[in-house]
Amino acid sequence: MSSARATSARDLTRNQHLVLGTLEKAESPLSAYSILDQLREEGLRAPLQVYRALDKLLEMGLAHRLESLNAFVACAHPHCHKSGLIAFAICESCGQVSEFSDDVVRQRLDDWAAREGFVTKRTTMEIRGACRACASAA
Amino acid sequence: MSSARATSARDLTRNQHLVLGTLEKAESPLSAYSILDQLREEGLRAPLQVYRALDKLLEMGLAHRLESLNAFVACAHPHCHKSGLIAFAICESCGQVSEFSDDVVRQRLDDWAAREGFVTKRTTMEIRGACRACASAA
DNA sequence: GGCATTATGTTATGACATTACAAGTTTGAG
DNA sequence: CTCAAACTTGTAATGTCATAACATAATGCC
Repeated sequence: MSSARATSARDLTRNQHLVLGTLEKAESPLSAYSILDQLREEGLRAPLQVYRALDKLLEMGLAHRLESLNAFVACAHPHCHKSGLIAFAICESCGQVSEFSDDVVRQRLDDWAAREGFVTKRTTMEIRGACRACASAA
Repeated sequence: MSSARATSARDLTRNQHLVLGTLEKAESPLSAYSILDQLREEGLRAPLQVYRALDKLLEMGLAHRLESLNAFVACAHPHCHKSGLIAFAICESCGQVSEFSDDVVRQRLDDWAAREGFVTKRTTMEIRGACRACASAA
């Protein structure tokens, strides 16, 4: 069932499947520990079980880490792996996260890196604020 | 000497001054705890003393937090507060951090936010990789 | 089978950050 | 001046996030 080199959602280990499922059901980012809490009845007991699953999911692009929250979300577009640069808009009021990408931004950062001789491995971009609904409610 | 409403580097409390000085002397980002360690002889004893100072320094724009490292740096351009969006390029090999800003990127993100009705409070942008020196050495 | 690789489980520990409380200092209104 | 409000500081305890180290089992390959 599960291979040693899973590369798609259909080929996940049990723990990876459980963790991804939890993220997908959630409406906001989840910390590793809250994922763990939700999976105790499934037999998970230690943080490392969650962190290991998350590592693989991040690697496969099925989940993302939000650095400014120390939390994780399922990828909103798990099918199209098009973008090497994903931006997140995080509503600090309701917790919702929007995922988007912008080729112009990516290009500008690539240009900067090229000028500086910087070899980019990974870019994180997180906008914190209030989504439309929460901003108009306030 | 220190007022209740410090707004510039010349008007810092003792702890703020010590913390900022430590960051300025450092060649790489420092965690709050390593700042604390360096300031034990100056009488600092608890993490909170450092975190409180850092909060103020961040507020004043004299220091920045690197979310992907859980660490802090002194602002490289403490004089010109021009940019509302600062990007960081972090070399994972030598630890050096370059601070830059790009008006086109800022504009694109502002446009996105305007379209979505998202009210931006704070944006973090961090590029991880290898600086020119380390990339060519590798 | 025998070996390498990968996944899993468990305990303990390390690293980062905040809560809650107590006490001293500065500021300014009256 | 004097009091009270606002702010800063110190300290201990705790909470939250993440990994190291070790043991075991499953899997793929020759």
